Amino acid sequence: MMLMEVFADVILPIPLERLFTYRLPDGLTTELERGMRVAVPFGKSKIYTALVYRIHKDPPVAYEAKEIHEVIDRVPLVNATQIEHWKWIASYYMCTLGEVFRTAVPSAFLLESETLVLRNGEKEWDQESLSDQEFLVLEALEHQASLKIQEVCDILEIKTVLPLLHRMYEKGLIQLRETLHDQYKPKYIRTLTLNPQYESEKDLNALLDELSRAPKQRQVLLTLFQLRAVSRLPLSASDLQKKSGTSAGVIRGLIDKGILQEKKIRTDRVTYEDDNGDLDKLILSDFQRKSLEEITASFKDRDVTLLHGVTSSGKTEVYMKLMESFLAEGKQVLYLLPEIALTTQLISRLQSCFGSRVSVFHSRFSLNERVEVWNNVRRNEEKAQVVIGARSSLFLPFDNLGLVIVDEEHENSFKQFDPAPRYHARDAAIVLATLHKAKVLLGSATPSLESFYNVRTGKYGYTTMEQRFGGVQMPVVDLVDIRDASRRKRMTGHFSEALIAGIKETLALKEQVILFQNRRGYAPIVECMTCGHAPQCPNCDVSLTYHQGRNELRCHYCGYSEKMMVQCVACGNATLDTRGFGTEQIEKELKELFPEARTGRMDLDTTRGKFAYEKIITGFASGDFDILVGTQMVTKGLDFRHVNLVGIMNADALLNFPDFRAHERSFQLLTQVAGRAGRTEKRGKVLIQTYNPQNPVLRQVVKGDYAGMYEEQMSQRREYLYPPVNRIIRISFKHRAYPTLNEAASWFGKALRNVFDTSVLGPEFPPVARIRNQYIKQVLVKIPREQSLTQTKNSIKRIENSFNAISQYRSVRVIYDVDYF
DNA sequence: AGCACGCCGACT
DNA sequence: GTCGGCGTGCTC
Repeated sequence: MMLMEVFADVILPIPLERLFTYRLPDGLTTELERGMRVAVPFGKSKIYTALVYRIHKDPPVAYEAKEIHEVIDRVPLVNATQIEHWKWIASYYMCTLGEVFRTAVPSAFLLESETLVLRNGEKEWDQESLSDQEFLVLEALEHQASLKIQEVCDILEIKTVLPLLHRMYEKGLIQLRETLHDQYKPKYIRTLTLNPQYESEKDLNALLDELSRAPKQRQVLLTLFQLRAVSRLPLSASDLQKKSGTSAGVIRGLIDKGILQEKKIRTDRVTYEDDNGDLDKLILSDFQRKSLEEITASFKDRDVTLLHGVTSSGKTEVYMKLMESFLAEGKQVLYLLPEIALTTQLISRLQSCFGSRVSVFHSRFSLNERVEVWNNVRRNEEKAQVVIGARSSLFLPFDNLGLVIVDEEHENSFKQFDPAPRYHARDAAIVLATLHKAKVLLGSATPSLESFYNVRTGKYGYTTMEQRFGGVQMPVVDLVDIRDASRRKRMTGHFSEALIAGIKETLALKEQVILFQNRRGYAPIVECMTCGHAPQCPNCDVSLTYHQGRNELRCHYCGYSEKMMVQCVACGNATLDTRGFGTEQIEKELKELFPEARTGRMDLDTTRGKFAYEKIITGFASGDFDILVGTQMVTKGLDFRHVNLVGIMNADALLNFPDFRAHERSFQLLTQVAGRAGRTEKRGKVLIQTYNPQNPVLRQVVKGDYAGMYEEQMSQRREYLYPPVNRIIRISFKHRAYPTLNEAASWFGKALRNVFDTSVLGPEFPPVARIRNQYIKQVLVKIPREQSLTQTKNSIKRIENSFNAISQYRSVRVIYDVDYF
């Protein structure tokens, strides 16, 4: 019989359309399956982690397939449903499978090779025949067995060392080796048990007598007995040391004497209380129960249902009851929410219901922690029956998913911006659920037009909760006309009289205030009063934002910063002033207006670091300060019980944002912040400062008129053919050189217009036309509902192929953003 | 994406 | 003269 060679098509984590074919090493054919990782040589020297997609016996015709270097997994890391899901994402969002692979799998699973430089043992060399650089490398290898490429660069103080190393390799001076390093390190704990030979009472007493001259060691043993009486769990060495108040040395002594035995146990970093939770504590109100029944009924003939419940109506309790019924059927549940709303508050609520069945998947988790959650989900373990996490948790290896909850469904942070895949987690979750034959519940107080449209067209089921939980009233929302006030010089800084009075009143009642300003820093523009010059970012087309705290100017796009100047760099006059305002300035004005009040600030600048965000939230919740100033962050589902006043410093900045979703977003943002007010018996108050009190969106916010907002916005979307009426694909072009970008973008625009005619908008510069020294232009393609999305994308890809055939344009980056947000 | 190869300007 | 800039082509 002829020996059949076997091949595997694999997905590489790179932005290339096609799969790559490798030959299986002999005798591996039965052990390799789709979804397993393999290490493969790629290009000249690199070794990559690839994922097996297909195993077959068709030798490639045009080339000789390389051999798989190593099989990494013994069980598939990724299941068939996931691969199906990835294929949908890649095709819908116009990216490659490799790009999906890269974001879907925690990076700890994607080992990459590192080239190590080793000395060539046998080879003798004489200094005369070597260049200085060669000598330096060899000398370094006398002290160190191996060098990394970066280390060689550091030693020689040059950037490109590979050609040199290759020459040295040719001469036989050194060896080069590719090493894969596993980034995941299992965590072990040292546990201690008493040597069984002392277990009998008699021996034990003898032992304690024997130790009478070693009081510390005796103390350790006594502590061990105490702890053993309370819990049967293995006792960790560090616990025993702490509880007995001794040192590591004392315990070492006991181990050396053979009295204690030491064992290493592999453990999870994320620890779980062994607790099944208590769902009985959860009592639904009448209208919560009604909603739950409607959801269950709607799931009979629809896969997706929207729960439209006003802020504080108690959506979470409904989710939890629903989750329980799916868990009871042995199904896994995924609870998706925006990163920022993933707070300890919410996690502990879920844990109190579902106990140790809850796993959390966080971007703030370390590499190792993510690997553990992944493995727990893959093995369908008890502790991963409920997964709560941000958008990327929909890539976990579920195999028995029954329900997906997408909380705060309208949030735009569910859409990934950069890098590809630019997917919308809500929509990708719906597709995932379909693959699992699972149900989806979307929840929001301010649903996206997309979802509400799907309700109206009958695609989604719908249920609503119009009352707040516990009979709490909706806050009173008032508009404060600051156009008039500023004309009559009745403003103190950025505070109207009404807002100042409101804050005073609230503070007097010992209640708390939230002030919302959707801009961080002190002021977005610094301007010279003499010559009008405003400092700009050298890398981006934006003015620098003044940050008073560190007295510097910063670019919010690229992170560039410089010390704040005293004089204008253009004319030399010390007449610098600021325009516009951010959270920092509001906090400063507050301190002047209310010197006795304690203030806090929550924005990107104050929430850096792993626990900073959590610290501000718990601090405010427990009353450590009276007034919280913040950006969007303060709008996300936080439950502060003593907030009675919410102030919006300037609503117009939101409304005037140049985007077709600006009004919808303003309604959502303002309604959400307003919802932070008055979550207990007292009726909360919301003050919205604006130059434009006639604006229909603001009036809709005041009246809580979601339906009105929906109708009005939808009529505009219909008129201008925007989503959800049409689909859109935004194509961005980026290049370092302005003329090249311009030409390339208009070439592409023209080609698109040839095919799609009037449904092409642009190319146009976005509001910030240069970021990190890259010029940007964008084209918008509107796709009518009845037009085939697949065919449209194919035409666009064809145009891109012709585009790439033009050599001047090839270096222009083309970025697709389907359904961009 | 990375990486090599190859061709031009500015410095040890 | 070399280093490093980045344009171009390729990766099973």
